[in-house]
Amino acid sequence: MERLEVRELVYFTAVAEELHFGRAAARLGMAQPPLSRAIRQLERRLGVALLERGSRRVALTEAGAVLLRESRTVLDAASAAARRTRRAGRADPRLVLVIKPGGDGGLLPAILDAYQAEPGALPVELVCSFGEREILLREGRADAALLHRPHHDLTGLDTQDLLTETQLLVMPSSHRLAGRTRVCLNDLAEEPLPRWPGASEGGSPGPEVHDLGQLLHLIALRRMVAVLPSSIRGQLRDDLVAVPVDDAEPTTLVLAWPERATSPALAAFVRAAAAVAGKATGHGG
Amino acid sequence: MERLEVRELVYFTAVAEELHFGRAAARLGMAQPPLSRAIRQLERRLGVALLERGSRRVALTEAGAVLLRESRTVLDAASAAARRTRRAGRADPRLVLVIKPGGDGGLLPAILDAYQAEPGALPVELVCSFGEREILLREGRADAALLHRPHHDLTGLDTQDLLTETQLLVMPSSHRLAGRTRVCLNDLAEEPLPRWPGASEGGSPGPEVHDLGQLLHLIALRRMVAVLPSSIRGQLRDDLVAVPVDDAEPTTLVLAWPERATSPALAAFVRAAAAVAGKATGHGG
DNA sequence: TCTTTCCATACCCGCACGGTATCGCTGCCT
DNA sequence: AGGCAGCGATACCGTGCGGGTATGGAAAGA
Repeated sequence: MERLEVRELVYFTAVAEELHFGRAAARLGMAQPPLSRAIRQLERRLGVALLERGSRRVALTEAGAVLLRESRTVLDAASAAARRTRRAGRADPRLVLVIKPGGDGGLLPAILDAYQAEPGALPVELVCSFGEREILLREGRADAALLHRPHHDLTGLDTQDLLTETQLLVMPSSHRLAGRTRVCLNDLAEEPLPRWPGASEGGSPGPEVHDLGQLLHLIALRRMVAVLPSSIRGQLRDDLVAVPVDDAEPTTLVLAWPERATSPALAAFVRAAAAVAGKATGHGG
Repeated sequence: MERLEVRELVYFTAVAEELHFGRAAARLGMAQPPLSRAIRQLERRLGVALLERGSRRVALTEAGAVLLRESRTVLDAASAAARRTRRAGRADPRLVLVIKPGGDGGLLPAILDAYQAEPGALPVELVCSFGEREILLREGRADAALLHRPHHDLTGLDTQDLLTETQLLVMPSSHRLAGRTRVCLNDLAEEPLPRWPGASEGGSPGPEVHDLGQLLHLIALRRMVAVLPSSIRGQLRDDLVAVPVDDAEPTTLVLAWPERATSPALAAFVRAAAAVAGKATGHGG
């Protein structure tokens, strides 16, 4: 069985993305001929044509498209492997948890307390990040993350549900909907909604938002409104009001971590979080 | 950013599994010194100790254990990439579906018919296999599989639920429990259950079973009994009887495929299967 | 202390990867 | 139509690195 090398996949990915050997070679910091040769060699070893070379343009074959996608997962896995190994080897072991400030549903202090009570608990390093938090997990930069379903893509991650919440429309008290006791999504058709960093373009207009304070400030300034989990209630400024959105899908706060993770520290953390969440819902929250 | 090479991961995996440089080198078909050097080099580039070398034994460090696990996922991804690319490049495009004979809940013919009615449907190649069917998906040998939850490990796979069934105890008509109208798991404590190929050792005694006919034959011979989904009813020999197991968890037949698969042919197949399953449950099955 | 075991070091060699120069094809412009 | 420009393929060359052999050195057992 011929073995695929990482170097070849990097080369192929560059060519497949640029669809141009010259530019790809430049991007890789090498000359064009060895790149051409490497790709040809890869095709020979796989016994499959990956690129259609017209004299003026290069196109992916069906197999090439498959390999491009597969290559990305292999390369992602490889760099995640390096990062996770390096982190595991650090002298100061710690658990890196990535959160969105204000996005913890109020459970985080209790979870941290419960975790510290576990035997062999490590110090927890909190990383605050907006958009694309799940990518930090996939890249091996973090051990676990607090995410929201269905908002985030959870494929490739294991999860533990923590808290399911209805959603509220948050707006300035002077807003046309502020008097309502409930709204539905149709009422928001024309409203400017926040654009989270990394979200797909064009979906929602309005300025890009990077943290919760900024978001609430912009809402108070009547630049936008937002639909947020109901645990946001405790953090609202008094010039804002929130009313339930009847037909907005409930959002679930989940603790997520990379599949097949085995660290006992992470397992203990998941246990602690599950216990806290179970207690919270058990009490009727 | 230093890049991890597949060759290095293969080497490291061998050493980490053997915990012995000489044996690992033999397994790799190379001499020991270059292997030692490669591992040292890997450690230098990662800046992390992976192995503790006692003069008489080699042990994994914490970071080494992490890298061993990560390496396996990278190497699996790499060989799956090669296989999927090769399959995508074949001149005769087809969809490879892996099933367990008798394990399709009777839905398969309807699904295949519905799929062939889709535009651009490919020929479907059926592969029959017992134990570890999901591994064929992860290895890139198949496009989709019919699996049972919670029996199979579905991490890393996307799924579509098809059919949820209660489970039956299947036994010879002369069995001591054959007169019962229902049983529970406690009744089976001493019974020999089949050992599926690849299943963990020691859990269930009894001979290893490779296909459904063999299994039913062994049951008729009083060598064992088995707990199977209720759709097995239609395929029982008349010297066997089946009664419901009250406290056996219901089993769900799912269609599974590799995460992030993009083939339109696969998408059409999933659509067809979902439609058939919806119709079946809609009719009250 | 002598032996055995096993990883590390020293040294050498061949090849495969990368660079430079050039060819050849093809579409485009005049 | 002919010349040109863009771009990938081919030819050829040098060198760095991966792999082999021989040997060292530390530790455990007899």
